[in-house]
Amino acid sequence: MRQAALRLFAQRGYAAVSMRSIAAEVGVQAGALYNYTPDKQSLLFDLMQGHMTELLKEAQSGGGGDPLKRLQTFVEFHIRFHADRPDEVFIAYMELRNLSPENFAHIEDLRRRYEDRLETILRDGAKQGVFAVEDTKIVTLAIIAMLTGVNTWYRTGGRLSLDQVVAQYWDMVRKAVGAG
Amino acid sequence: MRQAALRLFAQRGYAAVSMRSIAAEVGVQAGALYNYTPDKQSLLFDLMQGHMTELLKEAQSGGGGDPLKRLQTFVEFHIRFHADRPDEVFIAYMELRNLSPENFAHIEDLRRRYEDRLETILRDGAKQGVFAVEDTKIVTLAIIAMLTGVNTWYRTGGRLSLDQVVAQYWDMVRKAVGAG
DNA sequence: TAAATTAATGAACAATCGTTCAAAAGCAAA
DNA sequence: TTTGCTTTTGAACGATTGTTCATTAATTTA
Repeated sequence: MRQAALRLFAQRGYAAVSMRSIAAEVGVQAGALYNYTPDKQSLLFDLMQGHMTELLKEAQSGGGGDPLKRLQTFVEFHIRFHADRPDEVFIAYMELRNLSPENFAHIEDLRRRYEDRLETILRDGAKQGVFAVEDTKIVTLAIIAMLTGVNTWYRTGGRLSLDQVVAQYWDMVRKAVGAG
Repeated sequence: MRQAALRLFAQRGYAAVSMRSIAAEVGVQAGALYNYTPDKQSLLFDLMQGHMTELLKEAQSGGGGDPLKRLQTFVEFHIRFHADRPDEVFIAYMELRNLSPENFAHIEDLRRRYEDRLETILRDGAKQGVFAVEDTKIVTLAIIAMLTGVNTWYRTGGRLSLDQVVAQYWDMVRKAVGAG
């Protein structure tokens, strides 16, 4: 059921998806959904929270090495993680405004914590003189926006393999932070 | 009325905005709106088309000079144009799926033409050996995603002036294309 | 098999949706 | 003031929304 909701939300948008359409996708009547979720809002929130929590958990792993190596690990991880979950990513970016204020604050907190991972790498690298970045906050947001943008065009089986995409983006990021 | 629809669509999303709520914002009854638009869909499409057409028109102007200078002009133009129109930009990126197939195709065509502007600059620069870019298509999309990302956090009166933002992003773009 | 628990149905609810349209109101020209 | 035109109203339409709940069905426990 969460799978069905995920796909429909990503495809048509939260507001445009009815509980009945989710139920139809599952092969069940609308009333039955309420055995598994208290309401539609929780359904959206759970999907987002699950996604962001997994993102944070998986981002934990690649922690070792010098700043340059850590940055490379981050870039590769971000692209691959997001390319693997196009629907979750789409929802996490597009449906924020459909969250209740408390739910929104919680998701935003998770996002900020993820951004902090990258900013820490950049700050460490700047301190060590490996990166030439003036404002780590801006560079953090710029890199994440650039990497997440892959999801708007990348499709499996397209012109480029994911390996090639990763290589190209790493090349750009590396240059952009002045670690040529 | 278009102003009211614009703000509401950006704030709550196309599907979550009723014709009645737009009418209330204008100070009129819902039926009166149909003297100015045939339906809700056209309202969305007109807003998007107007935005994209203006984007293309204004992007026309900064055409002269060598590739590096043209790239700088493009970066500055993109950031300023988008920072000036947060609602339009938001809608143009978020409400594509709420367009009818024909309307969607038309907007996508305009977007592609805008991306072509940047790609032409990059190709020219690569040909002349000024830029070190392997795949101009990817670099185009990466740069645009990065620049458009400014809209997710930039607010007038924030920590940084728009001049500073432009300078920082130009610095990153310049380095990323290998024109250090 | 019988009893108990869990899950799904299908109808019903009040509310809201986009859109239409005859009637009323507003306004300009005569 | 009367005529003609444009704009707005307000009710109505059929459809759809999220959610509830008594009833039925299915499954597990005894």
